[in-house]
Amino acid sequence: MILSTQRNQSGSKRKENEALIITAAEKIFAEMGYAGATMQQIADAAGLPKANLHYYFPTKEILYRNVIDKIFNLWLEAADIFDAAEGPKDGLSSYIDAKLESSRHFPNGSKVWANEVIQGAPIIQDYLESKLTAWTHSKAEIIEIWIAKGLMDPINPKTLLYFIWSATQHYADFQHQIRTLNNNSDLTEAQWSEVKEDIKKLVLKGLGVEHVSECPTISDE
Amino acid sequence: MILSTQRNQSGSKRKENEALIITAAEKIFAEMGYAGATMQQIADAAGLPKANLHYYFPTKEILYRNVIDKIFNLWLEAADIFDAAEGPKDGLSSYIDAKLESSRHFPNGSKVWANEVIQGAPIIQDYLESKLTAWTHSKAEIIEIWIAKGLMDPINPKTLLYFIWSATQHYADFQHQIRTLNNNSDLTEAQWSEVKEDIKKLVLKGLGVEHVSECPTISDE
DNA sequence: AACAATCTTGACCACTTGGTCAAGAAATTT
DNA sequence: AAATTTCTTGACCAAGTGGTCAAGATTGTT
Repeated sequence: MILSTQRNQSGSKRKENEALIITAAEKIFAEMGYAGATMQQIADAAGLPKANLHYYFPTKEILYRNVIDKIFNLWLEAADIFDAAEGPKDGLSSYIDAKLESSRHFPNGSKVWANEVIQGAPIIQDYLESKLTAWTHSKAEIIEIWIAKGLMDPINPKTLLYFIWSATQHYADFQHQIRTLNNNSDLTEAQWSEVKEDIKKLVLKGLGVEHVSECPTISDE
Repeated sequence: MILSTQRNQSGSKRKENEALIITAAEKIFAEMGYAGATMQQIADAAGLPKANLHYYFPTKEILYRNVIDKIFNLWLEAADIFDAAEGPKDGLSSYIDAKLESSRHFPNGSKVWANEVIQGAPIIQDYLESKLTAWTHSKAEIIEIWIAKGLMDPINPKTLLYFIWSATQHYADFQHQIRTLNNNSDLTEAQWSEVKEDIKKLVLKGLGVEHVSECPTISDE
């Protein structure tokens, strides 16, 4: 009792409500886009009066940037797997798994991001130019090394990254279309497993990673 | 002179202006989303006063549906290649080429579609349920046949279609992100070629279509 | 208990938006 | 050339938007 009260002092209620609002905002922004979303809708989704939102987040844009911030950090985390991996088979598999899980369980973040980028990233351009660029280069280097070691076929690393991003994020961003083409039902557990396997199989085999045949390691390049 | 005047009689001016407006609208809807786009912006892009837009398209939603209509018909056309193909190697290659060309030269349509689907297709749900469903099933059948004939590895046909859609449309929808990650430059002719080759190679090899030699060619790029 | 800081909220406002309208300009038809 | 249809456009409006504000409620501190 006392402890929880203690803990509630200065800042705790703020964080609680901020998290509540951000979650609500993420959903509404995903469904309506930035311009289409209204502060009133977000307030309703959060169960708070609109004026209260403006107490915690002075403007719509500031709220939006907070949503993006959360999303982007999750994106970055999903890729730690990548660095820890020994080789492409391990690394790409895990990364595809992680991204698909994220698309399945947290599609809203991906949708907000997609909406924003499609519209030319008017608000998050700085993210693209700083964090995302750095992130991409670091992953590209890893892929280059794998290629150089002959662990996979040569391919432009960025093309490969885009390939994985698009294939996995598609299941979040186009969730509605996929659902419609699946007799208006969400994918079942079994279907998700099948998708995961199919995509991994296709990518790995496509990159010559499954040391299927006998091909000697090509160490050059 | 006379001929052109003659030709301009009844209906021609209407079609001219409708096309002009639709093109402008496609661009603005792609950049701003449905809610974010204003009739005034579209009017400016078309070089017409706003009231004139409402003369040809009574409401914003009707204009939007006309834009979608145009986009969707292009989508359908791109897939005729598919039906004419003899096998997966030919069919998938051509389809990937066509989709990438479309992403390169007409990204706006893809963006409008993506924006709409991400937001749950509030306006074009009927398209998804009728035309797109039928289209998808017919293509899936073709793929099933190819698999049954042993021309390619087994895979869920829809998963493959989503795969191709996502990989190719990504270059339209995420054009801005790709540009940013490419030193703020659009992809060059050479880069586009590389992307095309990489994607086709990955997909075909991933599906076991290229009965390649047994070792990936080292010399090509 | 008194005080201070934080939080809550209905009412309000300036501004933008989709859409209307009526008066007139062009173009077609008779 | 008169009549009729089609097109053009500035001015306007009702509705909805992000954001403000001041009065009060709650909570924490001395």
